[in-house]
Amino acid sequence: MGAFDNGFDGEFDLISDLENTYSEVNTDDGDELLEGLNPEQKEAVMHLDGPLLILAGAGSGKTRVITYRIAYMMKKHHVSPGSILAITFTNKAANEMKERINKLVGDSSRYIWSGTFHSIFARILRRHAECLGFTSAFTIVDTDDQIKLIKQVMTELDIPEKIYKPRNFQYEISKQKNDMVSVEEFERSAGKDSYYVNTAKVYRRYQQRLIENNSMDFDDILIYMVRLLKEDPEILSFYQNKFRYIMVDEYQDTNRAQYTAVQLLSSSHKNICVVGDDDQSIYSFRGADVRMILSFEKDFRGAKVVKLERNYRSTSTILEAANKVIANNRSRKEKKLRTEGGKGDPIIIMNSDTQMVEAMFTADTILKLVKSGKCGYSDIAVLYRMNALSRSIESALRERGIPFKVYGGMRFYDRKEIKDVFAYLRIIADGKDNLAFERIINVPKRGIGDATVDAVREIAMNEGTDCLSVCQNAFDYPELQRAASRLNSFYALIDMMREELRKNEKTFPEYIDFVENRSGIVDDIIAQRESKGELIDRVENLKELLTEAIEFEKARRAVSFDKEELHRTEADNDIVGIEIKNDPYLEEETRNIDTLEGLLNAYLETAALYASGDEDDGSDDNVKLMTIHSAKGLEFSSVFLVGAEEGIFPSYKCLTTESDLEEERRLMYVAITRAKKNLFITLTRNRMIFGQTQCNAPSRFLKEMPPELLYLMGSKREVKPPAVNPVSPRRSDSAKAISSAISGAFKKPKPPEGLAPSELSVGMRVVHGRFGEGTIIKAEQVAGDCLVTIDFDGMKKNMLAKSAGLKKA
DNA sequence: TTAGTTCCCTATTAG
DNA sequence: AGGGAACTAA
Repeated sequence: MGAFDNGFDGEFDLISDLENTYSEVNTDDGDELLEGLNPEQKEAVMHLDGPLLILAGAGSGKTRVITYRIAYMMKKHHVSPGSILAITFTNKAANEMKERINKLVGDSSRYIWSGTFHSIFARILRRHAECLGFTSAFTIVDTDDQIKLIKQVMTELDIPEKIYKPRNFQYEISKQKNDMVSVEEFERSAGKDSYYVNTAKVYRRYQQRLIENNSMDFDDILIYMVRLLKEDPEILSFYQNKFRYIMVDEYQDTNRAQYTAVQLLSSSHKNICVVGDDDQSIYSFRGADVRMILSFEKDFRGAKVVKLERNYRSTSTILEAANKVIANNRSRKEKKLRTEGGKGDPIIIMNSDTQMVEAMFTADTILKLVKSGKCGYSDIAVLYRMNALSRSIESALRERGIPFKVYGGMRFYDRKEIKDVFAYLRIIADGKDNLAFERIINVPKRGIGDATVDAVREIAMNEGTDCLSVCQNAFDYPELQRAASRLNSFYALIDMMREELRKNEKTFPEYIDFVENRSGIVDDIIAQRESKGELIDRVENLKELLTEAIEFEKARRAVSFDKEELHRTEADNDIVGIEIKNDPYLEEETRNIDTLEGLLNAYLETAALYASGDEDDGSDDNVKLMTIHSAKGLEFSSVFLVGAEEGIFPSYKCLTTESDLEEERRLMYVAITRAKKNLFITLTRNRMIFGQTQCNAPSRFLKEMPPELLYLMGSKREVKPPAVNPVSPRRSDSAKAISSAISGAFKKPKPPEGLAPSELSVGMRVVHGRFGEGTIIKAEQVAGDCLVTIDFDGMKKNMLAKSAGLKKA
């Protein structure tokens, strides 16, 4: 208090009081972030430099720790957001994290690099694609494309599909890539075993074909990233300097290649923080290796370890059940989660006769929960082991008018019609994309069959050109004469679409609509539907793609708008003391998105890695349906776990080896610990699956839960798994008859009634089922429907009129 | 050679 | 139940 020692006397109390208040309000140096954290969480948040391992049990406030740690780094230590790399397991998790950080530190959180391994690495690879012999527009092939390529390769190599299954090769190749075994290494280790010899042949040829097509599979993204870092010291040191602080969430699900990349990136500064829980390792099927997290302390000398073992999420009942189940696993680090939460309700087990009853129970109970005011729809999740189980639940929910959203499942981008449109877009963007060519050369049917395609491919290979160019010059090749004019007009079609793209007159969704129509896909689908009476509405999916395109264009434009506003953001940031101006690595994507062409390229680049519907704007009050795998990291007030039967969960595929079974048990652990207050587990004696009714015993995991925590409903029969080996599924004809009779009554998806698309116009007041009343501010007739933008009290939403079921206000 | 039909076979989890 | 291969008709 030396400043006061020059003649003043008196109001010291007042001054020091002011001083305190003032500093609390204005210093804002990050310490306020520590309030409300427990000692271990605090320890983790405050750790800045050097390796850090956070062993975070389920519900222990992991996400909170991660977000607070990042915010603390920025506020307290003035770490530039541009030098933070945060790797999450899903894109959804990345978005959520960003949002939460944004609340803590403001807009500058946008500069944090966050996303999945795949999306972040793909982004980096696009910049340096040339170093690896690719162009920056390389395509990412999905599992479907992989299988197609492998089949082609197999015919080339005369490997009979009767004996070897393409799927097996795909699996094997993926496995090798995850372990970073190159073609050469694999060939050397293959020995004389004909299976491995053939796998090696396929591997080599497959890889070659990918390169020829300027494409990578999902595993390649990781492999090439590692190669890039290893082979180019300049690039390595650039990213080492850029990403001075690295965080990896769900570290227990990391594979060898991912581990190596992280290792390389952090090797110069060792500022690496990983978060995980060995009990929640559920991705070994795609190369995840729990040993990565178990050996972290060895890999990174002097690593600090923080254990978060206090559960803030669940009732003690739920937690106790989870603990008891997981305790049956032999290979794990001994630990136990504690909670101060109350006992809560017992876990309700519902054993029913058919899956219809199971679904009705689920739907009715959801209705009861919501009506009683216990929770809203969005606090409820229905989880299952297999996507196939969602069907019956969906119909029951639909019947009762319960709003819901299905996550994952048949991924949006995996649907045939969507992939077809994408193939058109891909070949428009890049004529060398032979995979896209082969996909749509005869979609819709235009009289070009396998034989012609084979001939075209042959010519293209011999001439060292691409298939589309062969079409352009089809008349030059005598062997193509029969189909020459058809091939040529296909080229003309694509050329016309390119011309339209270059004109740059349409908006992005308009252009997609143009491609959907001109390609003939829309008409083809309508014709098919009329002739075969298809169940799913594929046209609806195509329209959904248009909605996506609107969102995409909007988001992109928003980014470029933000850039103009940058100076203001910087000023804002100075207030909280985050210096971003001087960070040479601070950057945002600078792709040209002012033209239609630029937008298309940007769209194609991101689409493959984003499962549509991944992002959830949170405003929708609906029940969430998803697999247990995709529920990882999420929590819900009430959870319904359906299909708790032997053969389903644990999956029949995982019954043979102990390690597979332990992974299933970890899955069960994850499922249970998603619930905060109420957990319902349902099972049914007769389940119709894969077109057959099977009769399964209750899941063995149920027996591992303490009976006093359970409340059994439905069947009088005890919940008791088989004594020894699981009984193989039996067919039951009477049950089959009954369930199919009921399922007939169940199948009636009712499209919402509402205003016809043509009746809508700008300025009109309409009512939406969930958002209430709003004004149409934009209306665009598209593909027999109307794309409308509606302003609901300031909240703007894009939707398609037909599926939205709008009514006149 | 292509398109339409039938028949057969095979089924997790995901970026 | 659904997709793909094999078969058949044009």
